[in-house]
Amino acid sequence: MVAANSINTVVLGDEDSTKRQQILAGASKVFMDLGFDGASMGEIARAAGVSKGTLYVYFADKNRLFEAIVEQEMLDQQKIAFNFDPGRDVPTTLREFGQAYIELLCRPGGGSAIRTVMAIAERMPEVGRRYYEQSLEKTINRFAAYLEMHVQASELAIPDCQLAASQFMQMCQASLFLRFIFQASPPPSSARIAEVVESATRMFLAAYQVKAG
Amino acid sequence: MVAANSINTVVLGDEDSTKRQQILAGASKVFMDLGFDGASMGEIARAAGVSKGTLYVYFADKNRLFEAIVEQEMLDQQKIAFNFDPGRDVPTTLREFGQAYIELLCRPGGGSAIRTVMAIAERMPEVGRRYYEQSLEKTINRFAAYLEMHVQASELAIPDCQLAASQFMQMCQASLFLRFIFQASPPPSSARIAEVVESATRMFLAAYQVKAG
Amino acid sequence: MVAANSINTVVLGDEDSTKRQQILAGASKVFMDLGFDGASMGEIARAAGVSKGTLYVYFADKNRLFEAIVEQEMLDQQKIAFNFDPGRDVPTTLREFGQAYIELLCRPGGGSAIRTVMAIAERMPEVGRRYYEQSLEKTINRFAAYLEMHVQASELAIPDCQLAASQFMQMCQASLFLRFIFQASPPPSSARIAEVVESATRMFLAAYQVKAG
Amino acid sequence: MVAANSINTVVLGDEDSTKRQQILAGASKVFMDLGFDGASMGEIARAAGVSKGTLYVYFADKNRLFEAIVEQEMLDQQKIAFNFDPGRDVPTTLREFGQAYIELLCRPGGGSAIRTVMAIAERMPEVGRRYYEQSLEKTINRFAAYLEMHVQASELAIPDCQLAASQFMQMCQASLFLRFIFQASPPPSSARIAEVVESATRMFLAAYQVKAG
DNA sequence: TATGAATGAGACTTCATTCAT
DNA sequence: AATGAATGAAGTCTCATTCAT
Repeated sequence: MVAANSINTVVLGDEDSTKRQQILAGASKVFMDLGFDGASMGEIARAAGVSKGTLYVYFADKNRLFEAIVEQEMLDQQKIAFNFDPGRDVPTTLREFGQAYIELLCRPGGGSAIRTVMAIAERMPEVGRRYYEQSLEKTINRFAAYLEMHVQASELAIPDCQLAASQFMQMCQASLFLRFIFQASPPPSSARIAEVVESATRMFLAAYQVKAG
Repeated sequence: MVAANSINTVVLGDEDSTKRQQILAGASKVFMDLGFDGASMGEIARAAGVSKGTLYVYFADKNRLFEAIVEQEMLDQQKIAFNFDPGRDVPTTLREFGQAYIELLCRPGGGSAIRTVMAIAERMPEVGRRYYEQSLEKTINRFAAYLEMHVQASELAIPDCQLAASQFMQMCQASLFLRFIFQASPPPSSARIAEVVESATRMFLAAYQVKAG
Repeated sequence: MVAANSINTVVLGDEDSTKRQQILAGASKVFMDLGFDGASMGEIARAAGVSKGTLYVYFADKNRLFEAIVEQEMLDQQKIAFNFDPGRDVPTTLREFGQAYIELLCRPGGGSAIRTVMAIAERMPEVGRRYYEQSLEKTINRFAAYLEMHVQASELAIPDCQLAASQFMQMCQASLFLRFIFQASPPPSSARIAEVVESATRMFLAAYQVKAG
Repeated sequence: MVAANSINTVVLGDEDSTKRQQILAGASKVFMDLGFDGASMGEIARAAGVSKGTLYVYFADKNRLFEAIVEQEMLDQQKIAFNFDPGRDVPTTLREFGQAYIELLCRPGGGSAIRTVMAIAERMPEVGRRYYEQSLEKTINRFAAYLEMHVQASELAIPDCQLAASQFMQMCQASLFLRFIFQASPPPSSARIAEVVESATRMFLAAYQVKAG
């Protein structure tokens, strides 16, 4: 628990120093598990394997540390590239995106960031807003852009692609995500997710697909 | 300055004494506004107009008080009777239910219970589970029952009414509820809600309505 | 250490409750001995024989507690009535007042309030100002009023009684108070004080007394 | 970003190295502005333009650094040579010394050393004692020596020159220094100082000047 | 010598809970 | 039943000091 540092070949002044990363990792776990208020700086220090004082070397206070966690969470989520290759056919894209999206959301810990940020959004509106815009909305936008292309190609007839994107994503969650996040069910199986996504896909196509011929 | 209460010869001992109701009312406001951790027993006592000590006469500790609040919140929400009169035609029912449901969710303070319970669900799984089952799921079930009747009447063709109910409710939230609860937008206007609900209604009917003829 | 309270026949809501007095007494000692920053709330609690939490029941924070101490110190000092009976002859009044004043200032702990308040005056200017005006200046004013009467009676010729009062009080300190407060000497003996006061008195009379005849 | 110092081949080891002076300068400002407890080693390091670690290369701990500051302050004050040229006539010398002395004491920051040392004198009696003896007392002694000469010359009749010197210096402060240091007034104007010094001078001469003829 | 990352003790403060009345 | 005074554990944050480089 101490040895880890001996390799520490000092890259000081580094924006993403080892210690900083270490702290972010530990803090992320604790914040996501216990929420902003439930997480104590002592607990975070222990989880990160550093002293309490060290936390304050890297982050001005608990709020700032939390904001950094959320920021990092957003970056991590933006790295998750769903396959919106314009060349793929729409049904396949919907099915695969839907599946991947819900698997992500309902994996253990998958809803933690959403839950944690949502919980604090009333007291820290900026954090809530940024998180929504950078995380959830970005995905909606990418998906909407994909749909737009297929509207241009006359394969889909969608009056409002943003809304349609959001509708699909919401439908995919039906009966799964809320149950999961409220701890009313264990994470759903991939098979169950596939069923729900399949249903959503059909509804989406029934509503928006241009009839052939 | 002390005597005021000595006359207080109200009949006590009944389950839902005045004091108990008073406490629940005050605590509800404070818990919903500040979250479980953000709410202090002192603040609650002040909001309820009783002394801190009195809180402990009626509730063993903060957790129990919170559980009672959530329980009451569930009862309150169950009293909200959406109009699922089996005789009404489906499109109208969908539109009116969708509108009422989202208005409720997105009114100021409307997401507070959901937010607050969701936030604590990881630490208090039982509370989360019960809240989901008694609140959200009950609405889904009532709505599903309505749909089921119209399936029986061969107006709708729905393989899984629970799922369909959930799908509709999720779609109605599209682009509205998450933006609202993450403080990314002010509460949506009734007109905007109507548009989104209308779109959801059409998708629902396109997918599940038995074609006439 | 606990028994003291059993007699405590509850005088609640009392501005000057026993506990409050107890705290002020303990805090006064600690603040005066160690200064504002040197005094810790823990130490104060111990000195007062109450828990740390109790301090915050009576005083919002450390600053407010300190201000209350200073306020009380001012009240205590205002109770010290030097004998400015207008009927007494001037030389006697000067000698007795000078002696009493310096004895007070140079008794063990006599300079503590002055030292402590002076030390914090840059960071808490209001406290410094009030202390000066309510403590030191009040004495100057009373003394000046006495002098003014004897000016009216043509016994003294003083162009500025305020200044004259201050001059006398300053002179009485000569070689005594600064040495004492800087810990350069033990408290001066009454005999030594008498000498210095005698000298100050003569200078004062030499300058301001109306020559007989 | 690290290399900058490696060229630094300045000759080290001399008692008053550049760095040491640099530290003393920075520390002096911070200690005088914030007091012993209010000053933090970090702030001092920043003010001195060195790292926190370096402070400990030159000074064993915060106390020792503070003592060094006070020591230096004393040296600086001893350099302030008031004009006690034995040849100058007494009234002029009194007026000019008095004016210069009070201007010094009441200039912005002028009371800082006195205030800071006085504040800590109870906890660090040695520091207080040394400061008094080396700073204030030295000035008294020089002034007393001047007076002594004029006693020898039969221009003044003073039984105790030390006391007389102190009396004059105290009188010059009358109504000015305490008001200033307790933040009860802004620094007095030169004109006001001149008035008070003039009054002190007259009293001094009235008491101690040998009557001509 | 000089650095600055790291520490841990301790400061102020809050708050859930208890208890005598 | 109701109070509110009192508590002490625990939380956030600061800071003098150390140490590897």
